[in-house]
Amino acid sequence: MKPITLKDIALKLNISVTTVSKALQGRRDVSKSTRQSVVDLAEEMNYVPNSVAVNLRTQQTKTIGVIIPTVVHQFFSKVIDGVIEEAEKQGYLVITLQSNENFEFEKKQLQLLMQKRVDGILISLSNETQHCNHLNEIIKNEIPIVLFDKIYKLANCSKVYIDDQQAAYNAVTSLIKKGYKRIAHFRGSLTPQNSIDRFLGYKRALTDNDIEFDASLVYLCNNNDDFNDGYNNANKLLIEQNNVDAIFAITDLIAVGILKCFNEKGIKIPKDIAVFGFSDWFMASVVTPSLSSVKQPSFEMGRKATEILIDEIKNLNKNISYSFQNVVLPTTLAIRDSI
Amino acid sequence: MKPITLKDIALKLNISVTTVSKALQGRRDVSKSTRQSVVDLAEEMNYVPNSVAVNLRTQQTKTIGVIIPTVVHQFFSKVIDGVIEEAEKQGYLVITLQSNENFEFEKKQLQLLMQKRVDGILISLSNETQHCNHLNEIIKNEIPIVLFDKIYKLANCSKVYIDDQQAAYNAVTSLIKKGYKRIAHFRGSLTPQNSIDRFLGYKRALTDNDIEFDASLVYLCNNNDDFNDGYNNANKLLIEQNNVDAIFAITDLIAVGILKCFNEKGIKIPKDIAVFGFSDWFMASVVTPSLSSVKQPSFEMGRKATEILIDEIKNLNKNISYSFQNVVLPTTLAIRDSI
DNA sequence: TTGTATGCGTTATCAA
DNA sequence: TTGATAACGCATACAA
Repeated sequence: MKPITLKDIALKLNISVTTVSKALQGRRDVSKSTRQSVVDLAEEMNYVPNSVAVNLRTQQTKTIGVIIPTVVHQFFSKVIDGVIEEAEKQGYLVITLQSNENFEFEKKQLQLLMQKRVDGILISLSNETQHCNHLNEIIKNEIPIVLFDKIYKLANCSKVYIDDQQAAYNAVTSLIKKGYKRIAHFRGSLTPQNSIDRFLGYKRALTDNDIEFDASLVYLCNNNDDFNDGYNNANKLLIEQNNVDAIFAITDLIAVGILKCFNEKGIKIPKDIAVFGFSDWFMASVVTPSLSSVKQPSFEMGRKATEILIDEIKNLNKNISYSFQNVVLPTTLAIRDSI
Repeated sequence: MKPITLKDIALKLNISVTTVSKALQGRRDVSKSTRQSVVDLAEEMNYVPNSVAVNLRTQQTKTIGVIIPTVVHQFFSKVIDGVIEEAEKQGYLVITLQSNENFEFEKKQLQLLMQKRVDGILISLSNETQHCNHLNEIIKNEIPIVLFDKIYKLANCSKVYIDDQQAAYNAVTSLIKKGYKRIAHFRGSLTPQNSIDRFLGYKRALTDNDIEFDASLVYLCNNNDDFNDGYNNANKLLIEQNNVDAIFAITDLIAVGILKCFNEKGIKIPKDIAVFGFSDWFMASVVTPSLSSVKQPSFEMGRKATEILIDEIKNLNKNISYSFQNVVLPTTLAIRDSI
């Protein structure tokens, strides 16, 4: 059964398509009686407006695109939740794409979204991404774009993120205040901004507390497999170091990998070595011992980024100029048994 | 800057839009030289085809919609992963919507997808859903639809799911084989098919092994808050029962809630009481003790459902008739320290 | 209050 | 090999 169109309704009622269109839009330059009969017939015939036609005509799709590294990730799925909820509230649909932490993929996905003529784009950059030429392409085409989480600071658009450096600083400081002195850091890849910032926060917390930074205490986790990276590096650390009393891990998954290693080896947490995570996934509260972690507002990040994006879309449509926003969301510490 | 159109290219080259269109489609009823110049200019002008116009003209959107209860859920995010991957491979985009376990919402989301003229729909039913009139509406409009995971058996469409009853049977049987005799069941809501099936599997495993079914050992978890449902019911069970030696929980989250309760109360797992979960979330392998669970193929479920859906879309386009598929995916048991 | 004409950007038919 | 024309379904400026 082919979908009913305005034409079908017009034909049956012996009026013009225009009038049907107007009636359905509830405008009052159409008599109450015809409006009613149109609405009734549309209902009866199960008329469903064709968004594609509307989109072509109105030049907007009421759809936004989101690109994230991966959906199977508690942080990002919560972000998506926030995005979908806010988008829906404002009548927008959401197309989700993954970059798989791959720059070429990320570029391709942006291209797809442009073709699809989405009204705006949300993106959290892949770890590989080291410039924003591909974003500039979008910006040049006047498609609003908002960066979140993994941002590129120089990009010429709005951004929603957390103060990674400060969050890491707070976490490490809390370790120091508890008396830990020789604190290792399990860091992420070298290029992503938040990996760098968390490392810098770690370093600054040390120096601010007169603890000398020791590069040999920094372990690199960059295999896109946090849990095993944490597990393996924990093993390595046990061999290489003998007086580390705490570890600040850049993600909860890495921290949980560390926990597993230590639990297996009979290392007592936090007595022998304390562990601090980052992101506060649900898991953190149910592992043994429960994991201290930095709480970051994932749902709110998605929601806020979407709100800003849709604002920009609306401004653009109304030809109102706007300036880009830099929203820094607050983080807190969830202190649990692992420290 | 407004997007470049075929017309812009045609104008510059002083040829017709038709020819430009043909050239870009790589057809050979256009001379090699003009084809080349068109392609070159398109490249130079950064031409991006307008999908909306293409969609209107070709009457297909190359987009599919997915409706799931919630995205913040490891099982569903893995399903989505499978969906996106398969869809992408076949050149389709994915719009994700959530029903929030609410029937009215589910209906509304279906309506939205119809408006959007998606080529097909994937859906995992909400717990509230108890009939498929809303699905029939879609089917009547000849939009292919594939049910997965939370299916409605009588629906007239393809389905991809697991044999919940058998999976539960296997899990409970493995408990019995280990010597557990008084096995409680933490079940889900009363209406969803997989909640019913898992319960039936539990029951059948008991009777097949000459263990009398005791309704007082069945605890209901239906507050859409599995972790706390598990935690609270575990507390309740400790008060009400004194010789239960194992619990089969309908989800890992419920099982982890049980673990937390028992760990707090000093109940030894599995010595005092064994616990078996369902779904095998990542979490299961890192909690203490590690949780035995039923592994179900989430990614593959999404991938397979998408494959079937797109097949049906293609058949429909070619006017080839097809019959609905019932794909039952295999499950296995992940046996760990909790039993 | 109603309807005619036009166009959104593309593809497809068919004649030149 | 090329292009004029129509059509996809809808919304809007404007005329009646």
